[in-house]
Amino acid sequence: MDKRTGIPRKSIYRLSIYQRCLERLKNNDVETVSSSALAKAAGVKSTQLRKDLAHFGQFGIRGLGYNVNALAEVIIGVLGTSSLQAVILVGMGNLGAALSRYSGFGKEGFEISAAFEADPERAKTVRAGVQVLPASEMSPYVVEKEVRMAILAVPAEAAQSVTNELVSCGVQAILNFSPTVLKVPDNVIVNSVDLALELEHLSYFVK
Amino acid sequence: MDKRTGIPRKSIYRLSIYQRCLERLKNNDVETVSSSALAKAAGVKSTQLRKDLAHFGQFGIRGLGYNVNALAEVIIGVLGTSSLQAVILVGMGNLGAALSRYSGFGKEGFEISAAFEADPERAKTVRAGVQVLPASEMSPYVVEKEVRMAILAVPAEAAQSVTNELVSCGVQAILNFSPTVLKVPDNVIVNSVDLALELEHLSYFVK
DNA sequence: CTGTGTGAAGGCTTTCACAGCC
DNA sequence: GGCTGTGAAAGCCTTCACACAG
Repeated sequence: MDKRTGIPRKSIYRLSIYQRCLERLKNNDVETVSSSALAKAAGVKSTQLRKDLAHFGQFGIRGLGYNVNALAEVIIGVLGTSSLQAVILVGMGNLGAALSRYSGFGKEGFEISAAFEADPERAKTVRAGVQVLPASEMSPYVVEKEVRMAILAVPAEAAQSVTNELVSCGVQAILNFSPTVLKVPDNVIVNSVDLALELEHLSYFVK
Repeated sequence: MDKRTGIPRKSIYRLSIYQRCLERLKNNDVETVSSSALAKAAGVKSTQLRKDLAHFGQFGIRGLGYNVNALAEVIIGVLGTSSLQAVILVGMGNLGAALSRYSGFGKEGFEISAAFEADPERAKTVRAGVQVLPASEMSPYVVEKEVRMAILAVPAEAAQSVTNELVSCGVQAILNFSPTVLKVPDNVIVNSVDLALELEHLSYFVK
């Protein structure tokens, strides 16, 4: 659980899932939803959904369910998705370039404001979805724009040093795609997505 | 934990991390490593590492540590990474195309044997790292080659139907990049990586 | 009667503490 | 002395059971 708030990290994570489901309900003009229906859509048990929400207050009407719009507002508020965060992308290899063009971030209200690439040649030629700046401009950019979130898609060898640089400039959250365990201070949060590891993990379950 | 074996899923997951660290030690010609050193490299506590290993037997030498090569062999055996699994990739949008060219899979001993794309135009023009086949050939391919693992990078709307098709052809493990909760039978395992969700999750922790 | 909110129970995982071996 | 292996304890998270509100 999160030391600062006492709320389990997993709960926070599921809130994002609920939010996405609510968005879909909204689009279908559904006004009310029960915890069991929403839970089913999110792939969890209804009691868990109610417990998750209980951390933040009481939002349902007994015998009826939840107001879709109101609940979505609550979750958006909790997650802080309402206040659009600036995000930068570091590393424009295969994966970085794809992420820069990935529309899924935009759908959830995130926008990558700039990308950085150490290799000048690649920076020029890469098919990017955002402006690509040289690595040397990263620190000034982060400081000036007060960037707090970064997506890291650099090679494993470079990951820790880039991380150190980001942290020293004030970045507080890093989504890491490099196959490395990053060391960061306690006040910085890292979320690692290791694609090869996920695949390896799956192979264990295949007979 | 896994119903079939009684071993926690998280332990299995960490084994992959240990394995990667061991690989690095091997390359540096390190012969022996203590649980605390290895645990530190993997970002976990030493007791946890020992508990994880204890599920499979005793591999250490008291007072000394673990033999790097021997332990790596054990883990490879447990994870089943030794027997190279065929993997297919479905969906060649931004993300799919990047994954097809991603070298990280190869490094860990996986090879994507083919990719499938429903849009014939895109199938022709995409810059892919593997052969791209039309979606109609997916089922026959999976059946013929006895494919057991698939990477799913199709739009959310198509994810469930493609999944159903894969499952009915015998696929047992799916690495899902679509922002959807997939419903599958108990004997099929799904590992979902939702990029936008990961980012959203992070934003909660940014002040 | 339906569906939420919640204390209590249960189940998993992690951590501790230390016995045992090199 | 150093480090592994492991029962016991602690900590988390999930699920149950049911009181309570509409």
